[in-house]
Amino acid sequence: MPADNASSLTTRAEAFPYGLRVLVVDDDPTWLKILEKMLKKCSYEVTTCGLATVALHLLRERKDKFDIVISDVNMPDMDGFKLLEHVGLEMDLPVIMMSVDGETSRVMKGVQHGACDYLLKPVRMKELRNIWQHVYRKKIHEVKEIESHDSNEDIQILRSRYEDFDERHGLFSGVDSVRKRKDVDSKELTDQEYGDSSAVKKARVVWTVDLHQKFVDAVNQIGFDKVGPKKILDLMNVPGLTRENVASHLQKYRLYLSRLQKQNDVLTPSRNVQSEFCPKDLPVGIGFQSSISAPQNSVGSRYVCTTQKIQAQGIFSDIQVDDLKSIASFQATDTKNPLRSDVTDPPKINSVSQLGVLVSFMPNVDYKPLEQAVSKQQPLSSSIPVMQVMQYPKNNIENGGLLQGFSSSSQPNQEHKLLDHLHTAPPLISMSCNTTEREKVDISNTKPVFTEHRNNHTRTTSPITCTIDSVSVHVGHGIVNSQTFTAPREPSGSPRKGAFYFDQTSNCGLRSPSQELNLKNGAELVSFPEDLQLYSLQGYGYLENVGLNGMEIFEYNDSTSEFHSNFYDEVEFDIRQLCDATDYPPLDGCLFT
DNA sequence: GTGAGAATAT
DNA sequence: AATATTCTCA
Repeated sequence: MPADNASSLTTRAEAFPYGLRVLVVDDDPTWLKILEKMLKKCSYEVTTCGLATVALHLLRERKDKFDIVISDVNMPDMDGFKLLEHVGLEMDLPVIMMSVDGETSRVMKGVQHGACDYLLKPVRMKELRNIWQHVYRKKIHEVKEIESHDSNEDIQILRSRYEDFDERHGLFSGVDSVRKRKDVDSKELTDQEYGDSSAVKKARVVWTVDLHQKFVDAVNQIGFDKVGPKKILDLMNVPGLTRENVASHLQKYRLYLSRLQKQNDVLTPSRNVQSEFCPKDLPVGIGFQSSISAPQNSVGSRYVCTTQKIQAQGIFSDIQVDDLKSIASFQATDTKNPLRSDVTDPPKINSVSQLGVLVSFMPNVDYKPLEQAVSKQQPLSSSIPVMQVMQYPKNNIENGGLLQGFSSSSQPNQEHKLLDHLHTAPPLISMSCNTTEREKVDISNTKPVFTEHRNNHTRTTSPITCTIDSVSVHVGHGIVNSQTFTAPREPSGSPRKGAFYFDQTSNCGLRSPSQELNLKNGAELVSFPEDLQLYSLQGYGYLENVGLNGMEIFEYNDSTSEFHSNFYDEVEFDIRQLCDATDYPPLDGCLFT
């Protein structure tokens, strides 16, 4: 609707392909110049006149020569209102009055004398830009008059016709109407006649999830390095949307991405030097953070999950290791480079990389005090729920990293549909862990996870192995809202299945072993929910089938821990969408925060 | 009053 | 097209 409105407002050229012919009347030569310049900028044909009498003469001489008259109220030779009357009577041309003072009575007088608008000096460009509508309306009015034989010149009726016209043509949206009122009020010109058209304004574009999705799709399709507002606009193919709209959004989008980049750089500054890192030698922590929508409540409790060895095997697409926000380090065993030819600087995936994972907990996670668990680090007998983490691709031009909308579904046994450009492939991490009996998790339930991208491009993947020695989990205590966490059921009827979307801005960096130890203080055992699906909206990376062996989760309270993440505030859940694999993860609310 | 988001200007 | 600035609204 807003889009349509916007487009309607930019069709002056269609209504007046020849250009509007404007007669400007003002005794002030300076103003004449200024107005002339502004009007010409609007592509109008401008005639200036310093005297009202002369203007009247001009008009009488050739009344077909002008479409509209703009006149100052205060003219030395003739009262502006008098001129207004004459013009209205003799030529029936729309007249816009203007003056430096906006005294209500004066404005009223102008309107009563037939002025179609009343502008205050200094006149703004945008006010002039839309004066053509007066002419347009007038024409419509005339047509109506002929049809209805209504010769009543009462301005109220005139106005109602304008409105009628506006409604039918969608020139003014509700928003504009409201704004119009507001403006009038603010100027103490409560008379509704005033500002009838001066408030015409471009409707603001609201970037809804859908719209943004289109935007992202377009960006991905074009390629992040080659993207431009115009191309995006073309691809989006949204009526009414302008290049400027897209440019503005793109600007914001880029800002957002760069902000994330910075955050990551700060949080994981050393990740670039991890290439020599050997997983076995260096215990890594995977930080999990409950990203509930009630961050304020989630003070404190943390759960650390320690595991002797977490084996992560998966498919690693052309992930820029550096881009992963992460917390876990893993080693890629296969370094096949499936990248597109346009990739100039293939990521070194073969080296050890970090993988950031932020996990939201399931609702029904049972947090039981489990002091004994602290000392016990027994291998878990069951396998774990599958977790998927989808990350929102970050801005990474060098890698040809494309931003891509994505949809993901964990549908076991489904044919593996590979993602298109590797770079753009939504990173997906599925983890399967063994849990203790205590956790009562059905291990045998581990399922392969598949990601399906909307695009049908093929994607090459490289298996990765990752060894994780410990996993830490941060869980907001007591804020776990069962409702929020209620997992949607898969159409297939599979048991609990939860999915979370969030915008990861992680900052869980690699921790030293010692740090890790600090986290293992007090504790409660946490069980992982089954089939936990997680969607993160950021970063590249595709890791699949991460197996966690012998994992135990402990709770610890350490307010000084470095696990704080603003992630907290950015999470957004939308269970409804989880039920439909074809839906996109909700992006609004976590887009540019 | 302030900040985010969008429009507009450069 | 990119970036800076301004505007608008919650």
